[in-house]
Amino acid sequence: MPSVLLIHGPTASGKSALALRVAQAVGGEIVNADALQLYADLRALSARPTDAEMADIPHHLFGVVDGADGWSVGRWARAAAPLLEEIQCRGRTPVVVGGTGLYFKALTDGLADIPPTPAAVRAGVGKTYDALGEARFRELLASVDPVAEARIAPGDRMRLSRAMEVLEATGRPLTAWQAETSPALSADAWRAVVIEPEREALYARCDARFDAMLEGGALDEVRALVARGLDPELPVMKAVGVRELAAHLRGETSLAQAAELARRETRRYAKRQLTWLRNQTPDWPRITETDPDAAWGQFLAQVPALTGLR
RNA sequence: GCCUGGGUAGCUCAGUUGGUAGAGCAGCGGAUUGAAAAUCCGCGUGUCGCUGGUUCGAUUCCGGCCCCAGGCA
Repeated sequence: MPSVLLIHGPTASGKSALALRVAQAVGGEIVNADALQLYADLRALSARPTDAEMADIPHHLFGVVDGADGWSVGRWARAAAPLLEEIQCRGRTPVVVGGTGLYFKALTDGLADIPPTPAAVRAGVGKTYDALGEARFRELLASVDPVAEARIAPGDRMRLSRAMEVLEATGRPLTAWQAETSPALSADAWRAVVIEPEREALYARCDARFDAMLEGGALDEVRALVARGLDPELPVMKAVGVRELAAHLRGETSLAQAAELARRETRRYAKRQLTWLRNQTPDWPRITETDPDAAWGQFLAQVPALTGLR
């Protein structure tokens, strides 16, 4: 049977609970596809499963990266691909679960095989951007990779810089690399479901969950993270709630204000995820229930063939 | 009960010397190929409290009523 199961959904949609049931039912092992649950520094704030929750079923790529290391999609994909193979070799089913759409896309659609770019090149490109400003930087990019320049939206410094960075580091345009992309998993090697709850219900869960995170020690977690004095540009530092709680720890806002802002950011994040799901994975079967039993029921009803279960 | 101020977008408000209205925040839609919990683009969503009157035309002017805040009793 062993095909790879993908469970994708917005934050607070009940993915972890469903993944656990699925893994138990099919003899699976859970693989994290969430950009922030990777980091050891964030447990409560990234809603990473607890040791107790991970006790019965093998879990992979949860909390295994130090916050000082910023992982990228490519880094994740290079870790995940052999892992999926290894799990299947053991006769078990990988259950990939997470909220990071791009990670799933790397699996199903592939990621261009671009070598890592040196940090110095990236820093240099950043300086160039600052020196030239967007308009002139775009002209420069257009002269070397017009395809990339044309399709990057106004103001999107990150993508403009990335395109230039790849060209400088590899001597080939980003779009040339991307044109050669092939999927990591063949089309018949995976089956996917999306949890897409009704919006109001999802937002209510986002709000409730942030409060639960606070009770679960999120504030201490952020205190410890801030004490490390890491580069604010690192992914860990950009997790929803870090900035807000750090501001509170500095005495700039009340805890109530920080929590309100963080809840709002969580809802916005969930909204962006819903947009992704709606438009990037329209063909993946939907689960709309967030309650574990109901979600499991829907999973069985909608995708029995996918697991071989009845 | 009387006086004054105010009722305009989800919220806080601006505005129309009469031609059915616009800011901020919130919200919504979209993009997404190594920072993706990132980054970026787009969009006012409205019985202008209700009801009569004047007017070609009323959210705007006039009357009545309702509600809120403050003051006087």
